Amino acid sequence: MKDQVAELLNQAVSQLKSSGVIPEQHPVRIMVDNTRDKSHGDLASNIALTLAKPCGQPPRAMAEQIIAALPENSLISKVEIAGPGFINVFLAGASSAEIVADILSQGAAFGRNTTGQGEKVQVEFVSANPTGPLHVGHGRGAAVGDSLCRLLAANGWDVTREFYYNDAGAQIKNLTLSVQARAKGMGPDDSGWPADGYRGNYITDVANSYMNGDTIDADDRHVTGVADADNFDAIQQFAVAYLRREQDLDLKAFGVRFDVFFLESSLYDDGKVEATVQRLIEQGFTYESDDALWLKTTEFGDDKDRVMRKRDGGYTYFLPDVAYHKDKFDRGFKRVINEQGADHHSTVTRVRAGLQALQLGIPEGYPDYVLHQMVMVTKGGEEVKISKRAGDYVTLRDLIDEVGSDATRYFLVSRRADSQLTFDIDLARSQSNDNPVYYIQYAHARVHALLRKLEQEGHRYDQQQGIDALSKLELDDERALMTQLRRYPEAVAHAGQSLEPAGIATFLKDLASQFHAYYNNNRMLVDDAELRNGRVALAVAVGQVLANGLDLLGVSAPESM
RNA sequence: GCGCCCGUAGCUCAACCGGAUAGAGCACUCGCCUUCUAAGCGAGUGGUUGCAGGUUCAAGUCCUGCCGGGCGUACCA
Repeated sequence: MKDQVAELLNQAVSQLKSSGVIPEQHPVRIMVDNTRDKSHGDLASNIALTLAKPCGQPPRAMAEQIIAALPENSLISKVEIAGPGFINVFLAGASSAEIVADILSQGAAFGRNTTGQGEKVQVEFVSANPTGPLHVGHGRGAAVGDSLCRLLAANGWDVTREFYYNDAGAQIKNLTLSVQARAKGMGPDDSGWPADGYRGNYITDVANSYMNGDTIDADDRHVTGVADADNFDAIQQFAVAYLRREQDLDLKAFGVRFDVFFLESSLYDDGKVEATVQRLIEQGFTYESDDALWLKTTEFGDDKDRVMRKRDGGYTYFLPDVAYHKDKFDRGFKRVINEQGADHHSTVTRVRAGLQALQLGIPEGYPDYVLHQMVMVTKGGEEVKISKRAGDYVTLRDLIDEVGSDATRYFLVSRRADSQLTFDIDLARSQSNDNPVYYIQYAHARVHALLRKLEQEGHRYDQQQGIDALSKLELDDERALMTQLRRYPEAVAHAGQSLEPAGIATFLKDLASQFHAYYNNNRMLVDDAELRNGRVALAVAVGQVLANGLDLLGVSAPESM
């Protein structure tokens, strides 16, 4: 709709160019916005304001000429000049109602677009190391990352979901030592306990399972415990598999899946880490100092150079990170988005600098990042501490068990990633209209309740008659709903482009709110069959859009509650 | 100290990448209510968009400097 109006304006501008009102060479960017105030019509353009100066005319005079040059079109019922020179467009009732027919015919496909043109994009998210259960921060990463994937797919991208983890580094060694200590019956306070060992109770569970000879089936590995407390390698294999399986179960409970699990260790096994070091040395961006090998990241915007190879000969984490992202590029991903906690934001400059130093033609801004800020959890008005110390550790599983997957998802994704988030457990649990998840799901369920009620009352829903009657729906509530429905594809496009799934949550809350208001103020199941079918058709369209939007958030759309 | 993110109603958040009189929900105040499933519905009060400058027809939005909060600032990831 916006595009069509923009095209009409474009034609008017062309005509004014050929008649000399607008300088032929002047570049014109047509912008059509939704209006905030309905007295300003449905759509508005600032075109006259931007053209006033280059054309040497007052904005309102400019607007008059544009309107005069505007081709006739049945979409539009009225055009006005307002304020300093805005051109306000009022859509004809019929064209506004058209959206409902579109929704009903397109169903689940409504709102999707082909912007991505089927190009590959890889989204890396969660990427938790298998050293413990997923916590709320990972949950935010999972909710945002998964929704991002759904959103990109809805915008026509071919999405690959990837989970990267380290199964062999210093932290894994630490994990293995901790499990081994537990397997030998030690506790964190015993003298033989490893220096920075993991103290959580879950370590004991891992050790017991290992000593029981359990078989572990994680998504990407399968291991049986050999029950030998002295076999370090076996314990490591088992512990990693055990914790990976726990994470898989958490992610399944959350409805999040991955296409690829990528091991940091594979980068060493395949020689990719070594090849990356060699390449960096060859390109002349390294130097030795203090028995370590440094990369001149300062040449690419970092505020200090970084160590790649430590004095002890091992590599710092960021080198495999560079090798990993080179590998992504080599796999054909021209676009890569990393969803991570903001506590890792210092890696952004480093990884990008390393990729530039390779001099392989990888674009400067590669990869993209979506960084989410910290999550604070509250219950009973009090902050629940997220600490790794055993006892008061808020795991993702705890949250899902307590408030359900839908509410957890919604709350974690409904705020922009770059602002801090307060997760109110009491609110997420509550089954009232204060709870936005409940409120939106209930709007969807209400549509289906309506259809059931309709049958109970002995009516039959005649969709075609409903569609034909749509132009007769002229109540303010009805027009407002149609306007909101028309904006859904824009919301999908905008959220996809800005990588902000939170926009969908906001949209849905507004739509649900308008639908509830409409439902409360007006009777749907009236005797007049034409009007009844028209209203039900509108309601069904609302239900469809609610379902489509909820799906983008990974939240279910129940038909009854 | 330096870098990144954030600062909008008492609270939780919007505001379609520069547009018109900054919008919702909760809370508060006042009405209505026994209704297709919901103790619900409607209306109202509430703002110098952290502060100070700048850019322009137009700034919550862009630039500069402060103030406040968060996260980083490892030869940890």
